[in-house]
Amino acid sequence: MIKERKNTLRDSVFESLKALIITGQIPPGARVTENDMAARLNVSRTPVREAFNRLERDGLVVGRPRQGYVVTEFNLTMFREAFDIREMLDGRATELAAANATAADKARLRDMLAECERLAAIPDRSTREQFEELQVGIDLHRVIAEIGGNEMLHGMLCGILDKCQQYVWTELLWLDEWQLTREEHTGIVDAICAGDVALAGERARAHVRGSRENILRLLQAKSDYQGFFAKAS
Amino acid sequence: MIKERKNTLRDSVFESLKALIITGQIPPGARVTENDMAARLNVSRTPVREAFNRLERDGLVVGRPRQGYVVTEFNLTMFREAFDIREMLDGRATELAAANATAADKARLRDMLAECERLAAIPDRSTREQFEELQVGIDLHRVIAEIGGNEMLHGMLCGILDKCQQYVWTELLWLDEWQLTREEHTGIVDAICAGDVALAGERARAHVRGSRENILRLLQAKSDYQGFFAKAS
DNA sequence: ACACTCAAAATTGTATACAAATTCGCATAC
DNA sequence: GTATGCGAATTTGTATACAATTTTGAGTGT
Repeated sequence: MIKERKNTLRDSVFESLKALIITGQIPPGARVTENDMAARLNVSRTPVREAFNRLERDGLVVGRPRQGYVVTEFNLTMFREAFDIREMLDGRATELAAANATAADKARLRDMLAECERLAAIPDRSTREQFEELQVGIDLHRVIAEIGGNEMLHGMLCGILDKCQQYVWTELLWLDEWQLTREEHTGIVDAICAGDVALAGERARAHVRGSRENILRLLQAKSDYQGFFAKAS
Repeated sequence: MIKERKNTLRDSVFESLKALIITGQIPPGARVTENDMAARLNVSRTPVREAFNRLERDGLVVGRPRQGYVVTEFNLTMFREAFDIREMLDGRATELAAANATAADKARLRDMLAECERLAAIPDRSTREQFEELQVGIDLHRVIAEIGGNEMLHGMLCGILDKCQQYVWTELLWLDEWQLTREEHTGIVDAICAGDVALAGERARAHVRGSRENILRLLQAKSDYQGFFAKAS
């Protein structure tokens, strides 16, 4: 049995499955069964079942009684809903961060920005390095929410960011927009470090709005939404 | 084995436990064990475990590995966090409802208001009837979010409302504020029926702010917060 | 009277056995 | 060739047995 670093197998399985889904290694629409996962992770069905329950609660998989589970597929409606909420949550979390950030917090955010810049400056970088920059960019929002101090808000935002991360890792979109994303992230962190609550919040909201429009615009470019979204059956 | 009306025992147990907790029949701080619940509901531990998992995910119970579960206790921090989020979510949901409500939706809201008025007009009403009015008043917000059409937002708001409902059912506070609550609810529904998006949203946010101040003020009236909140150990 | 030790009890974590339901494929009839 | 029906295989739902850990409490020594 796998003993990664968590206390219980349930948590290990949950984290493993979540990572597999968010990174697109198990794509949206893919069917996942308890037995397969149990065999793959070398554990019994029990912890796998409990992990599936939590994943379903987080909206990463959908399951119908006695019919198995399927990795949640993307659709336009879900994106509009998620980004509408994320604009509020991310904006508020960033306001709180601007109000509460300590010197150490600010240094941490600066470090993450520097890491993004470093990864961006690598010539002819690999896909792995591109993924790393995406990861750090999304983690930046998680850390900002953590700094904000509202744990409930932090948890909710992380749930939505999981879905966003699943999307960018699966589709690897807006490759030409990374420069803009870095600039917006820098602007948000600048406002937080300056303690400008209103500016930080508004920049965060504008950033989320921009991401939403960017994604929706790219989706529009696809001629057939159904064909684009349906990854499997 | 109990076969209420759900397909699976897990769902039945989850709903039963959730109801017991939200209505204060199992008070905050109370210890809950899998065996007790399994015996109480006449099922095995397996569906009870899965229900506990979901309850923990929803923040209604907290559990530590191999130490059992405890019904989540109230504290000031949690209230500030929850109401800060609820103000955003409820405000947005109400805006969406004002934009999307059909004639049938509006009639449904009116009916709920009328039910509140009917229950309020009963002279020397029983505790049961008071609870009913509280229930309908909180359900009003759930229905408004449902009408808004953003399912994700609806689900998130329901989670927070569960905690609010647990609180009022457990403590039965602000008995003298019910008249004000009814007036605010009426104002919100009026704005929704008029299709005034901005007004509906602002009234909803003001209503949540008022509820928060009301609760915090009552908490201040208690001399010892710790003694007030700690219901059991 | 107090502190310490150790064993027993209680409780959750995991594995496995069995039941119920759904799905899929093959055979058969038309 | 197509449709239909039935049965095997697959998959989840539930129950139970066992393992691991924590808690509890009695007993003992000082």
